[in-house]
Amino acid sequence: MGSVWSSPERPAYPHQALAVVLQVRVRRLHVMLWERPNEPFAGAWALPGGPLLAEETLGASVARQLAAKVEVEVLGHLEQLETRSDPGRDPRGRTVATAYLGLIPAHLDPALPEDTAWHPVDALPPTAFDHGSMVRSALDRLRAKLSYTNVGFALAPPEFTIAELRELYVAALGYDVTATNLQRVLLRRGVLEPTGEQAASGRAGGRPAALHRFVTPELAVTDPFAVFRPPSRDPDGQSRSPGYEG
Amino acid sequence: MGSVWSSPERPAYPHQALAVVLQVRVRRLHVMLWERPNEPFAGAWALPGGPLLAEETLGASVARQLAAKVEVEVLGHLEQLETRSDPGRDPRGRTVATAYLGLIPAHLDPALPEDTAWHPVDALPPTAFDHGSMVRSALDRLRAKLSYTNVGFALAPPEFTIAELRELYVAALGYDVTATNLQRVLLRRGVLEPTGEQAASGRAGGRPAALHRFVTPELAVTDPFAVFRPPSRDPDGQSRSPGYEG
DNA sequence: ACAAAAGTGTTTCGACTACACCCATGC
DNA sequence: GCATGGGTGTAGTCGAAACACTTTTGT
Repeated sequence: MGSVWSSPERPAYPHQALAVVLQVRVRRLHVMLWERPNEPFAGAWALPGGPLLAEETLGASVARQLAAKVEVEVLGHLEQLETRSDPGRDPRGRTVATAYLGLIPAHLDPALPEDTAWHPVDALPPTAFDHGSMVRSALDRLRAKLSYTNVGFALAPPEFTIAELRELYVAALGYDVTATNLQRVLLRRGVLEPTGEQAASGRAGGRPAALHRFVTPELAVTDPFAVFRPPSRDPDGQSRSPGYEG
Repeated sequence: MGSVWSSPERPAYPHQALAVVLQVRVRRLHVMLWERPNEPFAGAWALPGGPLLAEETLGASVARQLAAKVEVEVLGHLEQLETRSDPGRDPRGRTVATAYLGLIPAHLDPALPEDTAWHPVDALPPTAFDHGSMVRSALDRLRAKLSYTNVGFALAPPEFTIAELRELYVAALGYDVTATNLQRVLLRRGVLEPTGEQAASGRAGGRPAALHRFVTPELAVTDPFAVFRPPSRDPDGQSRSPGYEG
Protein backbone atom coordinates (compact mmCIF):
# COMPACT_ATOMS: atom_id res chain seq x y z
CA MET A 1 0.00 0.00 0.00
CA GLY A 2 1.02 3.61 -0.24
CA SER A 3 1.97 3.12 -3.84
CA VAL A 4 0.21 5.38 -6.25
CA TRP A 5 -2.06 4.00 -8.94
CA SER A 6 -2.65 6.74 -11.39
CA SER A 7 -3.57 6.52 -15.05
CA PRO A 8 -4.63 8.89 -17.79
CA GLU A 9 -8.21 8.63 -16.58
CA ARG A 10 -7.16 8.95 -12.99
CA PRO A 11 -4.42 11.54 -12.87
CA ALA A 12 -2.52 12.14 -9.67
CA TYR A 13 -1.42 15.38 -8.10
CA PRO A 14 1.04 16.33 -5.42
CA HIS A 15 -0.93 17.47 -2.40
CA GLN A 16 0.15 20.19 -0.02
CA ALA A 17 -0.90 20.42 3.59
CA LEU A 18 -0.73 24.02 4.77
CA ALA A 19 -1.31 25.66 8.12
CA VAL A 20 -2.67 29.07 8.93
CA VAL A 21 -1.28 29.37 12.44
CA LEU A 22 -2.73 32.28 14.37
CA GLN A 23 -1.74 33.80 17.67
CA VAL A 24 -2.57 36.97 19.52
CA ARG A 25 0.66 38.83 20.19
CA VAL A 26 0.69 42.20 21.97
CA ARG A 27 -2.99 42.80 21.29
CA ARG A 28 -2.90 41.97 17.61
CA LEU A 29 -3.73 38.79 15.80
CA HIS A 30 -0.73 37.43 13.92
CA VAL A 31 -0.16 34.68 11.40
CA MET A 32 2.99 32.62 11.06
CA LEU A 33 4.63 32.95 7.64
CA TRP A 34 8.00 32.11 6.17
CA GLU A 35 9.83 34.00 3.50
CA ARG A 36 10.46 32.12 0.28
CA PRO A 37 14.08 32.27 -0.79
CA ASN A 38 13.45 30.87 -4.28
CA GLU A 39 11.18 31.27 -7.25
CA PRO A 40 8.33 31.18 -7.66
CA PHE A 41 7.35 34.01 -5.34
CA ALA A 42 10.90 34.55 -4.09
CA GLY A 43 10.81 37.05 -1.27
CA ALA A 44 7.09 36.62 -0.77
CA TRP A 45 5.72 35.11 2.41
CA ALA A 46 4.09 31.69 2.50
CA LEU A 47 2.19 29.49 4.89
CA PRO A 48 4.12 26.71 6.55
CA GLY A 49 3.40 23.32 5.07
CA GLY A 50 4.53 20.93 2.44
CA PRO A 51 3.85 17.70 0.66
CA LEU A 52 1.46 15.07 1.90
CA LEU A 53 3.56 11.94 2.32
CA ALA A 54 2.61 8.42 1.42
CA GLU A 55 1.40 7.05 4.73
CA GLU A 56 0.05 10.07 6.54
CA THR A 57 -3.30 11.80 6.72
CA LEU A 58 -3.59 15.49 6.01
CA GLY A 59 -3.96 16.23 9.69
CA ALA A 60 -0.81 14.31 10.50
CA SER A 61 0.99 15.96 7.63
CA VAL A 62 0.21 19.45 8.88
CA ALA A 63 1.35 18.53 12.33
CA ARG A 64 4.57 17.04 11.01
CA GLN A 65 5.43 20.01 8.86
CA LEU A 66 4.59 22.44 11.59
CA ALA A 67 7.02 20.57 13.80
CA ALA A 68 9.76 21.90 11.53
CA LYS A 69 8.77 25.40 12.60
CA VAL A 70 7.61 25.12 16.19
CA GLU A 71 7.06 22.46 18.78
CA VAL A 72 3.70 20.97 17.98
CA GLU A 73 2.75 20.90 21.63
CA VAL A 74 2.12 24.64 21.51
CA LEU A 75 -0.86 24.16 19.24
CA GLY A 76 -4.07 24.68 21.15
CA HIS A 77 -6.28 23.67 18.27
CA LEU A 78 -6.04 22.42 14.70
CA GLU A 79 -8.87 21.99 12.23
CA GLN A 80 -9.31 21.58 8.52
CA LEU A 81 -10.31 24.67 6.62
CA GLU A 82 -10.64 24.16 2.89
CA THR A 83 -9.02 22.67 -0.16
CA ARG A 84 -7.82 24.71 -3.11
CA SER A 85 -7.52 23.13 -6.52
CA ASP A 86 -7.04 25.86 -9.09
CA PRO A 87 -4.80 24.22 -11.71
CA GLY A 88 -2.76 27.40 -11.94
CA ARG A 89 -2.27 27.99 -8.24
CA ASP A 90 1.35 26.87 -8.48
CA PRO A 91 3.10 28.06 -11.65
CA ARG A 92 5.50 25.10 -11.53
CA GLY A 93 2.77 22.53 -11.99
CA ARG A 94 -0.48 21.46 -10.58
CA THR A 95 -0.88 20.84 -6.88
CA VAL A 96 -3.89 20.56 -4.66
CA ALA A 97 -3.60 22.17 -1.25
CA THR A 98 -5.58 21.72 1.93
CA ALA A 99 -5.38 24.50 4.49
CA TYR A 100 -5.70 24.02 8.22
CA LEU A 101 -6.39 26.51 10.96
CA GLY A 102 -4.01 26.30 13.91
CA LEU A 103 -4.13 28.34 17.10
CA ILE A 104 -1.41 29.03 19.65
CA PRO A 105 -2.23 30.34 23.15
CA ALA A 106 -1.01 33.83 23.85
CA HIS A 107 1.30 33.00 26.74
CA LEU A 108 3.66 30.94 24.57
CA ASP A 109 6.40 32.40 22.45
CA PRO A 110 7.89 29.51 20.58
CA ALA A 111 11.24 29.98 18.93
CA LEU A 112 10.94 30.27 15.17
CA PRO A 113 13.42 29.43 12.43
CA GLU A 114 15.35 32.23 10.74
CA ASP A 115 13.08 32.47 7.74
CA THR A 116 9.86 32.42 9.75
CA ALA A 117 8.07 35.29 11.45
CA TRP A 118 4.78 36.50 12.82
CA HIS A 119 2.84 39.04 10.78
CA PRO A 120 -0.25 40.98 11.89
CA VAL A 121 -3.19 39.68 9.89
CA ASP A 122 -4.31 43.21 9.13
CA ALA A 123 -0.99 44.11 7.54
CA LEU A 124 0.21 41.14 5.59
CA PRO A 125 3.36 41.33 3.52
CA PRO A 126 3.18 40.16 -0.10
CA THR A 127 2.05 36.55 0.01
CA ALA A 128 2.86 33.60 -2.20
CA PHE A 129 0.40 31.51 -4.21
CA ASP A 130 -3.15 31.72 -2.89
CA HIS A 131 -1.95 31.85 0.69
CA GLY A 132 -3.26 35.33 1.33
CA SER A 133 -6.81 34.29 0.71
CA MET A 134 -6.31 31.23 2.86
CA VAL A 135 -5.39 33.50 5.75
CA ARG A 136 -8.60 35.37 5.12
CA SER A 137 -10.60 32.15 5.27
CA ALA A 138 -8.93 31.19 8.50
CA LEU A 139 -9.77 34.55 9.97
CA ASP A 140 -13.40 34.26 9.02
CA ARG A 141 -13.58 30.81 10.52
CA LEU A 142 -11.91 31.83 13.75
CA ARG A 143 -14.15 34.82 14.20
CA ALA A 144 -17.29 32.84 13.60
CA LYS A 145 -16.22 30.10 15.98
CA LEU A 146 -15.31 32.52 18.73
CA SER A 147 -18.97 33.40 18.81
CA TYR A 148 -20.63 30.00 18.94
CA THR A 149 -17.96 27.68 20.34
CA ASN A 150 -15.40 27.68 23.11
CA VAL A 151 -12.36 27.99 20.76
CA GLY A 152 -11.16 30.79 22.96
CA PHE A 153 -9.36 28.18 25.04
CA ALA A 154 -6.89 27.74 22.21
CA LEU A 155 -5.95 31.40 22.22
CA ALA A 156 -5.71 31.87 25.97
CA PRO A 157 -3.28 30.72 28.63
CA PRO A 158 -4.47 28.12 31.14
CA GLU A 159 -5.40 30.85 33.60
CA PHE A 160 -6.18 34.47 32.94
CA THR A 161 -8.11 37.47 34.13
CA ILE A 162 -11.21 38.60 32.31
CA ALA A 163 -9.37 41.72 31.20
CA GLU A 164 -6.67 39.58 29.62
CA LEU A 165 -9.22 37.41 27.90
CA ARG A 166 -10.96 40.46 26.63
CA GLU A 167 -7.76 41.62 24.96
CA LEU A 168 -7.50 38.33 23.16
CA TYR A 169 -11.08 38.44 21.93
CA VAL A 170 -10.76 42.05 20.83
CA ALA A 171 -7.59 41.26 18.91
CA ALA A 172 -9.08 38.18 17.28
CA LEU A 173 -12.48 39.63 16.48
CA GLY A 174 -11.20 42.98 15.34
CA TYR A 175 -13.79 44.96 17.22
CA ASP A 176 -14.40 46.01 20.76
CA VAL A 177 -15.95 43.75 23.36
CA THR A 178 -16.59 44.77 26.95
CA ALA A 179 -15.10 42.73 29.74
CA THR A 180 -18.40 42.78 31.59
CA ASN A 181 -20.39 41.19 28.84
CA LEU A 182 -17.67 38.81 27.78
CA GLN A 183 -17.49 37.46 31.28
CA ARG A 184 -21.22 37.07 31.63
CA VAL A 185 -21.75 35.40 28.29
CA LEU A 186 -18.99 32.89 28.82
CA LEU A 187 -19.96 32.16 32.41
CA ARG A 188 -23.61 31.78 31.51
CA ARG A 189 -22.70 29.30 28.84
CA GLY A 190 -20.52 27.36 31.22
CA VAL A 191 -17.46 27.91 29.05
CA LEU A 192 -15.50 29.71 31.76
CA GLU A 193 -15.08 29.14 35.46
CA PRO A 194 -13.24 31.03 38.21
CA THR A 195 -10.20 29.23 39.57
CA GLY A 196 -10.67 30.82 42.98
CA GLU A 197 -7.24 32.43 42.77
CA GLN A 198 -6.55 36.08 42.28
CA ALA A 199 -4.04 37.88 40.10
CA ALA A 200 -1.73 40.40 41.74
CA SER A 201 -3.10 43.85 41.29
CA GLY A 202 -1.29 46.18 38.91
CA ARG A 203 1.50 48.64 39.65
CA ALA A 204 -0.99 51.47 39.92
CA GLY A 205 -3.17 49.61 42.36
CA GLY A 206 -6.71 48.62 41.66
CA ARG A 207 -8.75 45.68 42.74
CA PRO A 208 -7.04 42.38 42.04
CA ALA A 209 -8.69 40.37 39.28
CA ALA A 210 -10.08 36.90 39.78
CA LEU A 211 -8.39 34.25 37.69
CA HIS A 212 -10.48 32.15 35.35
CA ARG A 213 -9.98 29.12 33.18
CA PHE A 214 -11.84 27.44 30.36
CA VAL A 215 -13.86 24.52 31.67
CA THR A 216 -12.96 22.21 28.80
CA PRO A 217 -9.90 22.31 26.59
CA GLU A 218 -11.78 20.60 23.79
CA LEU A 219 -13.69 22.27 21.01
CA ALA A 220 -17.39 22.29 21.76
CA VAL A 221 -20.30 24.10 20.22
CA THR A 222 -21.86 26.23 22.91
CA ASP A 223 -24.55 28.05 20.98
CA PRO A 224 -25.80 25.47 18.54
CA PHE A 225 -29.01 27.03 17.32
CA ALA A 226 -29.12 30.59 16.18
CA VAL A 227 -32.75 30.05 15.36
CA PHE A 228 -35.03 27.15 14.61
CA ARG A 229 -34.33 25.58 17.90
CA PRO A 230 -36.02 22.22 18.17
CA PRO A 231 -39.24 22.44 20.16
CA SER A 232 -38.23 23.16 23.74
CA ARG A 233 -38.93 21.34 26.94
CA ASP A 234 -41.05 18.34 26.09
CA PRO A 235 -43.38 17.40 28.93
CA ASP A 236 -43.49 13.69 28.09
CA GLY A 237 -39.79 13.02 27.70
CA GLN A 238 -40.00 12.45 23.96
CA SER A 239 -37.41 14.58 22.26
CA ARG A 240 -37.16 15.65 18.65
CA SER A 241 -38.80 13.82 15.84
CA PRO A 242 -38.19 10.15 15.32
CA GLY A 243 -35.74 8.97 12.74
CA TYR A 244 -32.73 11.12 13.48
CA GLU A 245 -30.24 10.27 16.10
CA GLY A 246 -28.90 13.78 16.41
CA MET B 1 0.45 22.67 -17.87
CA GLY B 2 -1.57 19.83 -16.43
CA SER B 3 1.39 17.54 -16.44
CA VAL B 4 2.19 16.10 -13.07
CA TRP B 5 5.53 16.68 -11.43
CA SER B 6 5.77 14.22 -8.66
CA SER B 7 8.84 12.72 -7.04
CA PRO B 8 9.63 10.57 -4.04
CA GLU B 9 9.61 13.65 -1.83
CA ARG B 10 6.50 14.95 -3.46
CA PRO B 11 4.25 11.98 -4.05
CA ALA B 12 1.09 12.37 -6.08
CA TYR B 13 -2.35 10.94 -5.43
CA PRO B 14 -5.46 10.50 -7.49
CA HIS B 15 -8.04 12.93 -6.21
CA GLN B 16 -11.77 12.25 -6.10
CA ALA B 17 -14.42 14.94 -6.21
CA LEU B 18 -17.60 13.68 -4.56
CA ALA B 19 -21.02 15.18 -4.12
CA VAL B 20 -23.50 14.75 -1.32
CA VAL B 21 -26.62 15.79 -3.20
CA LEU B 22 -29.60 16.32 -0.95
CA GLN B 23 -33.25 16.88 -1.75
CA VAL B 24 -36.46 16.84 0.23
CA ARG B 25 -38.78 14.27 -1.33
CA VAL B 26 -42.20 13.56 0.14
CA ARG B 27 -41.33 15.13 3.47
CA ARG B 28 -38.06 13.32 3.93
CA LEU B 29 -34.54 14.42 3.23
CA HIS B 30 -32.87 12.16 0.68
CA VAL B 31 -29.37 11.74 -0.64
CA MET B 32 -28.45 10.66 -4.15
CA LEU B 33 -26.41 7.43 -4.24
CA TRP B 34 -25.44 4.91 -6.86
CA GLU B 35 -24.97 1.22 -6.38
CA ARG B 36 -21.48 -0.10 -7.03
CA PRO B 37 -21.49 -3.07 -9.37
CA ASN B 38 -17.87 -4.02 -8.72
CA GLU B 39 -15.44 -4.55 -5.92
CA PRO B 40 -14.49 -2.98 -3.69
CA PHE B 41 -17.81 -2.47 -1.95
CA ALA B 42 -19.79 -4.23 -4.68
CA GLY B 43 -23.48 -3.77 -3.95
CA ALA B 44 -22.84 -0.94 -1.54
CA TRP B 45 -24.02 2.57 -2.30
CA ALA B 46 -21.62 5.38 -3.09
CA LEU B 47 -21.67 9.12 -3.60
CA PRO B 48 -21.58 10.33 -7.19
CA GLY B 49 -18.21 11.66 -8.19
CA GLY B 50 -14.95 10.63 -9.68
CA PRO B 51 -11.44 11.64 -10.56
CA LEU B 52 -10.28 15.22 -10.65
CA LEU B 53 -9.06 15.76 -14.20
CA ALA B 54 -5.99 17.63 -15.28
CA GLU B 55 -7.39 21.02 -16.14
CA GLU B 56 -10.38 21.40 -13.85
CA THR B 57 -10.93 22.72 -10.36
CA LEU B 58 -12.65 20.56 -7.76
CA GLY B 59 -15.81 22.59 -8.11
CA ALA B 60 -15.85 22.11 -11.85
CA SER B 61 -15.06 18.44 -11.40
CA VAL B 62 -18.02 17.87 -9.12
CA ALA B 63 -20.30 19.67 -11.53
CA ARG B 64 -19.01 17.65 -14.46
CA GLN B 65 -19.41 14.31 -12.73
CA LEU B 66 -22.82 15.22 -11.45
CA ALA B 67 -23.80 15.98 -15.03
CA ALA B 68 -23.47 12.26 -15.69
CA LYS B 69 -26.28 11.71 -13.19
CA VAL B 70 -28.57 14.70 -13.51
CA GLU B 71 -28.76 17.95 -15.39
CA VAL B 72 -26.57 20.32 -13.46
CA GLU B 73 -29.10 23.11 -13.84
CA VAL B 74 -31.21 21.50 -11.13
CA LEU B 75 -28.61 22.26 -8.49
CA GLY B 76 -29.73 25.09 -6.30
CA HIS B 77 -26.47 25.29 -4.41
CA LEU B 78 -23.05 23.67 -4.31
CA GLU B 79 -20.34 24.19 -1.71
CA GLN B 80 -17.19 22.48 -0.57
CA LEU B 81 -17.48 20.38 2.55
CA GLU B 82 -14.28 18.66 3.56
CA THR B 83 -11.36 16.62 2.34
CA ARG B 84 -10.63 13.09 3.46
CA SER B 85 -7.15 11.70 3.28
CA ASP B 86 -7.01 8.49 5.28
CA PRO B 87 -4.45 6.39 3.37
CA GLY B 88 -6.68 3.36 3.76
CA ARG B 89 -9.93 4.93 2.66
CA ASP B 90 -9.78 3.10 -0.66
CA PRO B 91 -8.49 -0.47 -0.39
CA ARG B 92 -7.19 -0.37 -3.96
CA GLY B 93 -4.71 2.37 -3.27
CA ARG B 94 -4.44 5.77 -1.84
CA THR B 95 -6.77 8.53 -2.96
CA VAL B 96 -7.68 11.85 -1.50
CA ALA B 97 -11.32 12.86 -1.75
CA THR B 98 -13.05 16.20 -1.43
CA ALA B 99 -16.74 16.16 -0.68
CA TYR B 100 -19.20 18.82 -1.79
CA LEU B 101 -22.68 19.56 -0.59
CA GLY B 102 -25.26 19.95 -3.36
CA LEU B 103 -28.93 20.86 -2.96
CA ILE B 104 -31.83 20.32 -5.33
CA PRO B 105 -35.12 22.20 -4.93
CA ALA B 106 -38.08 20.06 -4.01
CA HIS B 107 -40.21 20.79 -7.08
CA LEU B 108 -37.75 19.12 -9.45
CA ASP B 109 -37.62 15.41 -10.09
CA PRO B 110 -34.68 14.88 -12.39
CA ALA B 111 -34.40 11.57 -14.19
CA LEU B 112 -31.68 9.37 -12.72
CA PRO B 113 -29.59 6.64 -14.32
CA GLU B 114 -30.46 3.01 -13.66
CA ASP B 115 -27.89 2.51 -10.93
CA THR B 116 -28.72 5.71 -9.10
CA ALA B 117 -31.44 6.34 -6.55
CA TRP B 118 -32.57 8.58 -3.72
CA HIS B 119 -32.22 7.26 -0.18
CA PRO B 120 -33.64 8.82 2.98
CA VAL B 121 -30.74 10.13 5.02
CA ASP B 122 -32.15 8.57 8.14
CA ALA B 123 -32.19 5.09 6.60
CA LEU B 124 -29.09 4.75 4.51
CA PRO B 125 -28.27 1.48 2.83
CA PRO B 126 -24.76 0.04 3.31
CA THR B 127 -22.38 2.70 2.02
CA ALA B 128 -19.02 2.40 0.32
CA PHE B 129 -15.70 3.81 1.54
CA ASP B 130 -16.13 6.69 3.97
CA HIS B 131 -19.15 7.99 2.12
CA GLY B 132 -21.55 7.37 4.96
CA SER B 133 -19.71 9.75 7.23
CA MET B 134 -19.53 12.29 4.43
CA VAL B 135 -23.31 12.24 4.25
CA ARG B 136 -23.36 12.89 7.96
CA SER B 137 -21.07 15.89 7.54
CA ALA B 138 -23.24 17.26 4.79
CA LEU B 139 -26.29 16.91 6.99
CA ASP B 140 -24.65 18.75 9.84
CA ARG B 141 -23.60 21.53 7.52
CA LEU B 142 -27.02 21.88 5.96
CA ARG B 143 -28.77 21.97 9.29
CA ALA B 144 -26.45 24.59 10.67
CA LYS B 145 -26.76 26.75 7.59
CA LEU B 146 -30.54 26.56 7.55
CA SER B 147 -30.43 28.41 10.82
CA TYR B 148 -28.08 31.27 10.06
CA THR B 149 -28.22 31.67 6.28
CA ASN B 150 -30.83 31.72 3.55
CA VAL B 151 -29.85 28.30 2.08
CA GLY B 152 -33.49 27.40 2.20
CA PHE B 153 -33.80 28.86 -1.29
CA ALA B 154 -31.87 25.90 -2.64
CA LEU B 155 -34.35 23.42 -1.21
CA ALA B 156 -37.52 25.25 -2.17
CA PRO B 157 -39.32 25.91 -5.44
CA PRO B 158 -39.37 29.49 -6.76
CA GLU B 159 -42.73 30.10 -5.11
CA PHE B 160 -44.33 28.30 -2.23
CA THR B 161 -46.69 28.65 0.67
CA ILE B 162 -45.42 28.89 4.20
CA ALA B 163 -46.88 25.47 4.93
CA GLU B 164 -44.91 23.98 2.05
CA LEU B 165 -41.75 25.68 3.21
CA ARG B 166 -42.34 24.38 6.69
CA GLU B 167 -42.42 20.84 5.38
CA LEU B 168 -39.05 21.35 3.76
CA TYR B 169 -37.49 22.75 6.90
CA VAL B 170 -38.94 20.03 9.07
CA ALA B 171 -37.63 17.36 6.73
CA ALA B 172 -34.20 18.91 6.50
CA LEU B 173 -33.79 19.76 10.19
CA GLY B 174 -35.25 16.54 11.47
CA TYR B 175 -37.41 18.19 14.07
CA ASP B 176 -40.61 20.12 14.17
CA VAL B 177 -40.86 23.79 13.30
CA THR B 178 -44.08 25.74 13.41
CA ALA B 179 -45.24 27.56 10.31
CA THR B 180 -46.03 30.62 12.38
CA ASN B 181 -42.56 31.09 13.74
CA LEU B 182 -40.83 30.05 10.55
CA GLN B 183 -42.69 32.72 8.67
CA ARG B 184 -41.97 35.40 11.19
CA VAL B 185 -38.30 34.65 11.52
CA LEU B 186 -37.70 34.58 7.80
CA LEU B 187 -39.78 37.66 7.11
CA ARG B 188 -38.15 39.59 9.91
CA ARG B 189 -34.77 38.78 8.49
CA GLY B 190 -35.78 39.83 5.04
CA VAL B 191 -35.08 36.39 3.65
CA LEU B 192 -38.64 35.82 2.44
CA GLU B 193 -41.18 38.06 0.75
CA PRO B 194 -44.79 37.54 -0.31
CA THR B 195 -45.31 37.41 -4.06
CA GLY B 196 -48.78 38.90 -3.73
CA GLU B 197 -50.33 35.82 -5.34
CA GLN B 198 -52.35 33.20 -3.57
CA ALA B 199 -52.31 29.45 -3.83
CA ALA B 200 -55.57 27.66 -4.52
CA SER B 201 -57.06 26.43 -1.30
CA GLY B 202 -56.99 22.75 -0.62
CA ARG B 203 -59.58 20.12 -1.49
CA ALA B 204 -61.07 20.32 1.98
CA GLY B 205 -61.40 24.06 1.88
CA GLY B 206 -59.56 26.38 4.15
CA ARG B 207 -58.16 29.79 3.68
CA PRO B 208 -55.95 30.04 0.62
CA ALA B 209 -52.27 30.53 1.39
CA ALA B 210 -50.23 33.50 0.27
CA LEU B 211 -47.35 32.60 -1.99
CA HIS B 212 -43.86 33.59 -0.97
CA ARG B 213 -40.43 33.59 -2.52
CA PHE B 214 -36.87 33.94 -1.30
CA VAL B 215 -35.67 37.48 -1.82
CA THR B 216 -32.24 36.44 -3.07
CA PRO B 217 -31.26 33.18 -4.73
CA GLU B 218 -27.68 33.56 -3.53
CA LEU B 219 -26.24 32.25 -0.33
CA ALA B 220 -26.08 34.96 2.29
CA VAL B 221 -25.46 34.90 6.00
CA THR B 222 -28.52 36.32 7.68
CA ASP B 223 -27.66 35.92 11.33
CA PRO B 224 -23.95 36.64 11.47
CA PHE B 225 -23.38 37.09 15.17
CA ALA B 226 -24.65 34.63 17.65
CA VAL B 227 -22.94 36.64 20.35
CA PHE B 228 -20.15 39.13 20.57
CA ARG B 229 -21.88 41.48 18.25
CA PRO B 230 -19.67 44.44 17.54
CA PRO B 231 -20.67 47.47 19.62
CA SER B 232 -24.05 48.59 18.37
CA ARG B 233 -25.19 51.92 17.02
CA ASP B 234 -22.21 54.24 17.08
CA PRO B 235 -23.23 57.84 17.56
CA ASP B 236 -20.29 59.30 15.64
CA GLY B 237 -20.46 57.17 12.51
CA GLN B 238 -17.22 55.35 13.25
CA SER B 239 -17.81 51.64 13.01
CA ARG B 240 -15.75 48.82 14.42
CA SER B 241 -12.13 49.17 15.30
CA PRO B 242 -9.64 50.38 12.77
CA GLY B 243 -7.40 47.95 10.96
CA TYR B 244 -9.86 45.38 9.76
CA GLU B 245 -11.86 45.75 6.63
CA GLY B 246 -14.50 43.24 7.63
C1' DA C 1 -73.47 26.21 9.98
C1' DC C 2 -69.27 23.79 10.28
C1' DA C 3 -64.75 22.00 9.30
C1' DA C 4 -60.30 23.01 7.49
C1' DA C 5 -56.41 25.62 6.64
C1' DA C 6 -53.82 30.07 6.96
C1' DG C 7 -52.34 33.81 9.27
C1' DT C 8 -52.24 37.51 13.15
C1' DG C 9 -52.15 39.31 18.06
C1' DT C 10 -50.19 38.98 22.11
C1' DT C 11 -47.67 37.18 25.92
C1' DT C 12 -43.76 35.22 27.76
C1' DC C 13 -39.10 34.18 27.91
C1' DG C 14 -34.25 34.07 27.45
C1' DA C 15 -30.02 36.13 26.16
C1' DC C 16 -27.34 39.87 25.37
C1' DT C 17 -26.22 45.04 25.78
C1' DA C 18 -25.48 49.08 28.34
C1' DC C 19 -24.41 51.67 32.04
C1' DA C 20 -24.41 53.06 36.72
C1' DC C 21 -22.59 51.83 40.82
C1' DC C 22 -19.91 49.29 44.38
C1' DC C 23 -15.43 46.83 45.80
C1' DA C 24 -10.48 46.13 46.65
C1' DT C 25 -6.07 47.42 46.22
C1' DG C 26 -1.61 50.76 45.92
C1' DC C 27 0.10 55.11 46.97
C1' DG D 1 -8.46 59.72 50.76
C1' DC D 2 -8.20 59.11 46.16
C1' DA D 3 -6.87 57.21 41.90
C1' DT D 4 -6.99 52.86 39.50
C1' DG D 5 -8.72 48.89 37.91
C1' DG D 6 -12.19 44.83 38.76
C1' DG D 7 -16.74 43.29 39.36
C1' DT D 8 -21.91 43.42 40.27
C1' DG D 9 -26.79 45.20 40.00
C1' DT D 10 -30.12 46.18 37.15
C1' DA D 11 -32.80 48.01 33.45
C1' DG D 12 -33.62 47.94 28.54
C1' DT D 13 -33.91 45.65 24.13
C1' DC D 14 -34.51 42.36 20.79
C1' DG D 15 -35.54 38.11 18.73
C1' DA D 16 -37.88 34.07 19.10
C1' DA D 17 -41.36 30.49 21.08
C1' DA D 18 -45.92 29.48 22.34
C1' DC D 19 -50.60 29.65 21.90
C1' DA D 20 -55.03 31.61 21.47
C1' DC D 21 -57.81 33.71 18.22
C1' DT D 22 -59.38 35.58 13.80
C1' DT D 23 -59.81 35.20 8.76
C1' DT D 24 -60.99 32.87 4.53
C1' DT D 25 -62.18 29.29 2.06
C1' DG D 26 -65.00 24.53 0.79
C1' DT D 27 -68.87 21.54 1.78
